[in-house]
Amino acid sequence: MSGYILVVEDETPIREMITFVLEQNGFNSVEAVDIKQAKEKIVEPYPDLILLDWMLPGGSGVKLAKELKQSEYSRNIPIIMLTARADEDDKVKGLDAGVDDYVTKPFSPKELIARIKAVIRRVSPTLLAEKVEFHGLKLDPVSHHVTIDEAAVDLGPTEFRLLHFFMTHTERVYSREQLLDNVWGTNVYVEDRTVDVHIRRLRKAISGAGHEDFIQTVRGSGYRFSGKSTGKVSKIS
Amino acid sequence: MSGYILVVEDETPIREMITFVLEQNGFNSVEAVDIKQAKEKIVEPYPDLILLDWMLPGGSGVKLAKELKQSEYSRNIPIIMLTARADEDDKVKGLDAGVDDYVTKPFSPKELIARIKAVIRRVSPTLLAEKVEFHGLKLDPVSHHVTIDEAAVDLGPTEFRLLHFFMTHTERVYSREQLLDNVWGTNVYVEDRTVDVHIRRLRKAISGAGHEDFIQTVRGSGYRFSGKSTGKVSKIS
DNA sequence: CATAATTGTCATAAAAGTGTCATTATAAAT
DNA sequence: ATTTATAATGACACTTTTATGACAATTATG
Repeated sequence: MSGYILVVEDETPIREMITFVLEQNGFNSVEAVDIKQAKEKIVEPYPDLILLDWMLPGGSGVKLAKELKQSEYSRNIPIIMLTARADEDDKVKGLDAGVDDYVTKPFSPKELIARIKAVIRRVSPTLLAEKVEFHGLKLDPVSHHVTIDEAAVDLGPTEFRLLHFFMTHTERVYSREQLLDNVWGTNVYVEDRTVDVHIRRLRKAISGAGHEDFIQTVRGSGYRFSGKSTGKVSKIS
Repeated sequence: MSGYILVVEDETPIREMITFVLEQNGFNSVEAVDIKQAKEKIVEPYPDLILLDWMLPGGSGVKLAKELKQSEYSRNIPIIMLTARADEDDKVKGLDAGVDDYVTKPFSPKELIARIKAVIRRVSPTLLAEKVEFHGLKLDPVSHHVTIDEAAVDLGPTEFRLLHFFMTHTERVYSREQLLDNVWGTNVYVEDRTVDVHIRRLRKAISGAGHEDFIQTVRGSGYRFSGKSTGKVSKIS
């Protein structure tokens, strides 16, 4: 994802935690520890979103938010405020400042990402959907188009998501449980073995030029999406 | 690898943040929100490490730590405490309880992982999902890929674990019993001689460029994984 | 509303991996 | 050089794990 997110937070551990979560979710991030730095780093790269701590040294975060929202240059950058207290009062002030959303500390990665995506989806949905490519296999999240060397591949929704996940998480073994969590969603009561079936469907769908070999079975552990060969011979019926 | 970390933390956002970081770093995690749950989830799977919040509902974390360190069953599980305040007093109490290390909230992913790895490295380095390399032989626990000079090697689960153990414990003789404990797991009723067979299988799998010589037989004692030659001539059929 | 797609589950087949044992090979000791 | 203990090996039965095809239920789609 080419999306740049500016993280303005003075507490280093928290800032690093945030950037870690962001990067794991495909965002790029730029860090700023105070308002001064934030103003510098707003120029290059031009951020697609700003995560702004409520309490900042050298001036409050709201003040900065208000400023950004008033400037022609930065008016369009969505801002999500990070607030320690779930204070109603804060939110009012923030809304006043034209802030787009809030996340209350502490927050889970899921919540943070969900809110960021929600905001981005409103503003520039294309950011969330970067095309992925892997050894001639192309996937476009926007159009839901998948091609192998320009030839269209037909996938069901679940296979599509599974493939998308794999293509963005290669060279790593995932257990069936992890795949269910990541592709089906957390807290889904679906049989582990169901994954096998979808793996087969996906393999069949992308088979042809040997691409089915990308999805590799790691006995006892799960599945892996990899460009490296395994020494085994595949056969899809 | 199968490294399981039990996270005992009542605040859901923080707990999820922790498990997210853990999983992204190749650890599996099990969550517990209070002491009661923690005690239940300590049984299966048997955790390799426990992250324990200082403040917990229904009894303090230190108390649990002390308990765990006193029980024969759980004595060997390393514990890292999560404490909100960098209070010297807390640390003293914790050390008293036999805790292995501390992480002060809020913490960065880097710090958390670093401390976890430091502790695990002391106890069972095999759990660390780090790539290992030994004279052209490479093993990646995350992807489960094993290669000899870039050529893929196909291993069964047990051979994989055995090789991983050897590669993280080189230049030292292990008895069959020790190997069973470390690779198969404690309390396994398996014939000693079974190790021989797996040794052969592993040797065969990594043979080719003389790599089978890494696994050396020490008559009367067991086996050793070593880069130094023995002067003997190997022959794998 | 009818038809087509998609999905989750099963039952069954097919693989792959495992532990033992009997036999042969080796090394150490007498 | 024998004897004796220990290890290597191949075979094999058995277990565990995966692949697959079929099916019913559910959800889109026209």
